[in-house]
Amino acid sequence: MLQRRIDDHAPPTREAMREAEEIFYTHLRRVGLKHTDQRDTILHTFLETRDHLSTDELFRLVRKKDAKVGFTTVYRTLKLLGECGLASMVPFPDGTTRFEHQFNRRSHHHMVCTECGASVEFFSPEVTKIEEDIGRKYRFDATRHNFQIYGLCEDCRKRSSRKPV
Amino acid sequence: MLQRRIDDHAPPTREAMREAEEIFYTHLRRVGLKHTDQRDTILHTFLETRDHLSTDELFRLVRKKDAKVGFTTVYRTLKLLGECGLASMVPFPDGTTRFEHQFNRRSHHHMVCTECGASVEFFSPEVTKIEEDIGRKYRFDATRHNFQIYGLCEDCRKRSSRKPV
DNA sequence: ATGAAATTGAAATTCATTTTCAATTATACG
DNA sequence: CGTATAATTGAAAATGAATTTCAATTTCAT
Repeated sequence: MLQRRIDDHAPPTREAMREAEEIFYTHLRRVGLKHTDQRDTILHTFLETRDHLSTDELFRLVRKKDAKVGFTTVYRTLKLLGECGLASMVPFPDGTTRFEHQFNRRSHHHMVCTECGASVEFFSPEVTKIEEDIGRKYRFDATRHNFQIYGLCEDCRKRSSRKPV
Repeated sequence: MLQRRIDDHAPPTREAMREAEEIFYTHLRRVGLKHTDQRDTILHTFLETRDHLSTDELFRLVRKKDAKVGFTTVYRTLKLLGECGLASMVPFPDGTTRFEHQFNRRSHHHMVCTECGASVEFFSPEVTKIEEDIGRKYRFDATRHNFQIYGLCEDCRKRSSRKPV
């Protein structure tokens, strides 16, 4: 699906990058895994993006830096990034799983156009509060959430009113 | 994934059933589709459940009523149910898409245990308000949303504290 | 340096979802 | 009540994302 972003964000600062590396390598050490060039390249490529990437999209970006890295390695590294909290999976309505940065990022959510796939990010501190409240209520140790709003964006609404169903 | 339900709900009343049928058949007529026994059976089977069903799970239930109904027909009918608002798709973290009743149902959300897959339903009117607000703000015609909270349920928390990582 | 253990990536596999197509069935109309 | 037309059905095939396999390669502690 087309992935047009309506808003965008500043790239991560130098030190945010450094801190993310720290987290990743610490995680690797803890679970007894090794430090490799591929993992480096993938981490950096991931950090440099601001989009919601599918494994395949990240793979393509990684390829530009190092054509020898395989899809499988990207897939597995993305999993590692998830484990240490740097990335989180977002199941999209088109059935694909996408990943996004979790580190140093305000809790944010997405509004997705069901017609053209355009997405807007929005911030809603209330949602974090709801997560805490509900977790407490049902005695869950709530760690994350997933919130998407679907609808028609302005452009598609105009377009569809021209040629109505 | 295991799908234990923590809470459950009353089955639909006779008239709620009737009303749902009405909605379905009206939709069929409107888009020029025909009324068939299979679609009947699938609609009824779906309405009688309260769980989050995958296409395959519904298919198995339908089979018990009429062994001649094929998977494809269930799949397609579920799509139709979605179109007329009787069912909605919920992408689950295990990668499968599940369907749930939308008719006569308070807007509700799910808290899912990442360890055992247990799910609790909860109600949060604030979420609906957020949907409206954000829609207005970004000029989207917001039609639905998707909200899940992930975490560890009480049982799994106890279990994991016994054998720590 | 060396060797045990982890990593890599191409290819194969899995599995849910979706499409295809020929036979069947529903419905509108004469 | 036929009959024509268009939709439906379901088995099977296709698709496509996610995951696993495995032999060759690389990392890293010693």
